[in-house]
Amino acid sequence: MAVRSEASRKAVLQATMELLNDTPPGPVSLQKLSIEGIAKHAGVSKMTIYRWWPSKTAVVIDSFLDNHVAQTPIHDEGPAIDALRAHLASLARVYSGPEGRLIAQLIAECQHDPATLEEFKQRFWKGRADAARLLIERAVAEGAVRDDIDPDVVAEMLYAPIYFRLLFQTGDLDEEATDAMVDAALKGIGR
Amino acid sequence: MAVRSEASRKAVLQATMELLNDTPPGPVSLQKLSIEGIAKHAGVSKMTIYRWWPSKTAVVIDSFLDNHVAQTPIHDEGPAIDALRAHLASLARVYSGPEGRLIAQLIAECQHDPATLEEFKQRFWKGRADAARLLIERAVAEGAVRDDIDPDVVAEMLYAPIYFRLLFQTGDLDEEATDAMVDAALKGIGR
Amino acid sequence: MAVRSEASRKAVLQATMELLNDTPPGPVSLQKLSIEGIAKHAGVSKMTIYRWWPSKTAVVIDSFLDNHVAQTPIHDEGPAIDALRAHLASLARVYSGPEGRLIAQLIAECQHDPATLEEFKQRFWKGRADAARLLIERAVAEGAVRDDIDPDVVAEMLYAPIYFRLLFQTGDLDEEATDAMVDAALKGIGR
Amino acid sequence: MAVRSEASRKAVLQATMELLNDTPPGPVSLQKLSIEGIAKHAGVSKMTIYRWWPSKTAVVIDSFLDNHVAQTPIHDEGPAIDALRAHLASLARVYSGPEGRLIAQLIAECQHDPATLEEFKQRFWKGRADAARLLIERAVAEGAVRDDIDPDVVAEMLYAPIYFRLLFQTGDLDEEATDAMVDAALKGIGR
DNA sequence: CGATAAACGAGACGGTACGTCTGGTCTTGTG
DNA sequence: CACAAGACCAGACGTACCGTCTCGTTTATCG
Repeated sequence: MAVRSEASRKAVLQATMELLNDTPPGPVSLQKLSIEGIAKHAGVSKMTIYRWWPSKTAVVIDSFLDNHVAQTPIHDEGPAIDALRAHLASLARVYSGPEGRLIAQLIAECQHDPATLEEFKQRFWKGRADAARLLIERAVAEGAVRDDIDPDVVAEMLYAPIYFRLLFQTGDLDEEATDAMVDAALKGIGR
Repeated sequence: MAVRSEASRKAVLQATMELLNDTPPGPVSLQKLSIEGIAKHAGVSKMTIYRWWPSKTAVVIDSFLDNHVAQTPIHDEGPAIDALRAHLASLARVYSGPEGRLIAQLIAECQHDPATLEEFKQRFWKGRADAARLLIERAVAEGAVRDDIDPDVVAEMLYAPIYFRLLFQTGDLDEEATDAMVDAALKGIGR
Repeated sequence: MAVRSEASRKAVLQATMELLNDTPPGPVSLQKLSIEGIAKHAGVSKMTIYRWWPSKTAVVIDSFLDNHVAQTPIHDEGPAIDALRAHLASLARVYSGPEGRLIAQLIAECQHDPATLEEFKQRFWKGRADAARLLIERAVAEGAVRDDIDPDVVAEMLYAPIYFRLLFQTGDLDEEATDAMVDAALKGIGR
Repeated sequence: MAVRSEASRKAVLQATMELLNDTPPGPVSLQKLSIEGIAKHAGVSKMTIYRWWPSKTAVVIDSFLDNHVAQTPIHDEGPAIDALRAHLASLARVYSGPEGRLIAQLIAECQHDPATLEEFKQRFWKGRADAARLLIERAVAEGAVRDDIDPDVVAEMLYAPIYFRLLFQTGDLDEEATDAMVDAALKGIGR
């Protein structure tokens, strides 16, 4: 008996979002977000957070990711290639704003904790990877994409440059950029 | 007068490397490396470190990056495409070991400090990007690569998937993988 | 309307005694005894303890004191002075063991809660003080003790040094010591 | 090098005194005094306190005891017995106020830490015990006190009742009371 | 050759946050 | 409806580092 308090859970998730969104001056910073701060802002005991989440990053994932994934859906209408283009463009749009910095920092946090990386991939990546694979297979069926390349490699070719730019900030992230990437990937760089 | 002590500088860099390499049990962790720890291990005052480096990450970059870049050189013999393949393969080899984890964590650290990211890009990325651009231009001249695609986009297509796998750990990083990526990029995924 | 559970009450008292007696290595420690621990060991809810006892110390008093008082009875046979000597010696014997440390810590706990001190005095001190007063009055009647001193002062002169040594650990607590104290008190220190 | 900051030391000691004296509503409470609280009130880092004092009690002893000992000096003029009476009366006076409660709680704290008890005895007890012994020996020489009783036992007879009343609160602590104790001790209770 | 000024080791300092713990209250469901 | 179970808020614990700041003490030019 004695059961998890839904009120506390929500207070924590909401406080986390608020701290991430409202607090600047500087841009969002996952690093200066502290469990102590979340607890205080949420009016919740630290113990309650430690009891239910293994790490600060886990709290952020819970607070943020589902919401984020919903913001960049993969639609299924029209030619598969167009759906892919649209999805990549929506990713680029979101990633070029403050949410992009947050995602980047989330990926950063995962680099020193394999368990968190795993959860991140499950929550953030898996659903989209599956959808993308279906889309790619449909693109193959539609005759837009070659059938002699591993769909995972195809997905990587399309998505990797976006995360590359997100993390290294080596170029703009907008629809123009993603379209150029898709064009190049489609026709190939070889002669 | 009084001039920077070379002995201290070396002691710091070496202590950093030792702490990064020797201390596990667990894998390398940039996160639990502390300036306090480096100072103690190097027999150096904290002030000395703060005087000469702006951040822990800067110390690590100094300790490690040149050495690393030297380990994955870009050679210039033979067909440009083969040189690129070789370089990508050598990157993959190094990144699949503990040094890869360290690079990943270095990239992670850069996500909450633009200045450090800039330095990282200068020291880590720039030389190679320039070399890669030359190589790509040579590949174009050799007729192996199309001339109607921005060489920077070409570079991104070739390199991004490697960092993607390094950071997300979604697949092996070996010569087989990089070759498959290059093949796909060359011939394109479109039909 | 539902009545206090005798089973719970006993379980609490017994668990308390067991924790106080069994748990060392170190000597008995009232301080590391916690209500949480008692509840767990007794298979009882914390609430049940809080409902029926005002403090940890109260539980200990209930668990322990009657038992202890019974261990150091005041007998009434023979000359009153001899009965007093015997009682003081029995106190010294008990107080030089682990039970003595526990009593000392109980006295300590009482120093930040007047209500508990009051209860402690009622349960621990009152009966004995009354008996001692009777004995002293008998000793006066027997001609062994002067009749021009307040019996409470006499009692204090005899008992205080024992508690002094118990708390300050400034000397042995044995029959020899108590006898010397009684001798000195009887004949006086003045010339 | 790097030397202890006298300012911090004083800030800690003074903050401790202030918290002990000023803050109630309730009476002084050593128990709810926390190192965290002292640090905050003193504008000092917790580490600074942990660096220089082994425990909360040690801070209190440092803050308070010397001052207290100075308040209840043993003077050396006139007949030794009168000096003893005066000292006991001054103890009684101080102990019947809030400082008495604090001393009582300090004694209480010592009951679960032998090392602290030892320090307490050194700082609080030793000087006075030595002085009292000299006084008693002078009283013997002056012919006021018998020479066939161990001076330590004499000291105990005189001091123990005061601490007894301090801790058990079984009677007033004033000059009248201490005089009565001394009278009784001098002439003895035996007939 | 000193003088002198910077760089140095040592480490104390005010802070922030960590992750753990306990105390006392509140909540939920069972017997 | 008293109880067990245990979640909850509160906040202290002791630790680890942070980045800043003296301290004396080298050291290496330069007057």
